[in-house]
Amino acid sequence: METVGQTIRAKRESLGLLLRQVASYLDIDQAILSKIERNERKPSRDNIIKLAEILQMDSEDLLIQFMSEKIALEIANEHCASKVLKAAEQKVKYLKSNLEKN
Amino acid sequence: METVGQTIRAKRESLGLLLRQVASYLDIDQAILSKIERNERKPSRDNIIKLAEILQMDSEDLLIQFMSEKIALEIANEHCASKVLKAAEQKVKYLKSNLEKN
DNA sequence: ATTTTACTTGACGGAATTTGTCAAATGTAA
DNA sequence: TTACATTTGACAAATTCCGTCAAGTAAAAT
Repeated sequence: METVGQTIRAKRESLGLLLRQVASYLDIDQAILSKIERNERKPSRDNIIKLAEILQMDSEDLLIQFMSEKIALEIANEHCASKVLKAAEQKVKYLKSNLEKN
Repeated sequence: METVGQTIRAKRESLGLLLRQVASYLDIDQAILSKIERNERKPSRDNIIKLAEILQMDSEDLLIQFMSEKIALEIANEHCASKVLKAAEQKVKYLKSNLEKN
């Protein structure tokens, strides 16, 4: 299973883009992008959006990959991880149904 | 749907315990416990464990409630929240199957 | 062989967030 | 009023996050 970093690097290389080029588009130092691609730093939401643009990817897909990875790493070491996710699903439903009302 | 804070407060009051008493058991200032119960501060993992002890609750249940609440609040405002949770489930499975191997 | 190019690494500093302490303010019941 | 429980906000210390920069590595080009 590919990490967000791996996905980004693969796409960037397949397009023949340099770290420097992509980084300047994101308006960050290439060192940071290098670290993002190797999962040493986490991209900001804005980074993800811009990355999707320049790498010609669907930004929602990339966001989903990014957020789900974050959550998975947070709880993977819990033996009750899947219970947590199921409970989270219920809560999300509940929260959303409330947002509609207000 | 009850928040962790509400659950804690309800249980504490039903046992007739004071903030001061529970807080000292957790080894934190009562002001912090007050805030935890009103969802102004987040309990640490250790807080949760000790709370379950003194409030005679199942610590796993409380941890699940705590973690799922945290995740739900993180993503509830995303329209793709449920996709994120589904993807997270896959990743957790993948990560766990790798932990077994090593 | 040395120069150029792409990328990596780690030290550093500032901003923002977190975590806890404390005392004053508020509320409430005796 | 007094006493007691809780709340609130100011504050400081500790930690985390975010980015810059320059030196280091590695590989290709000249």
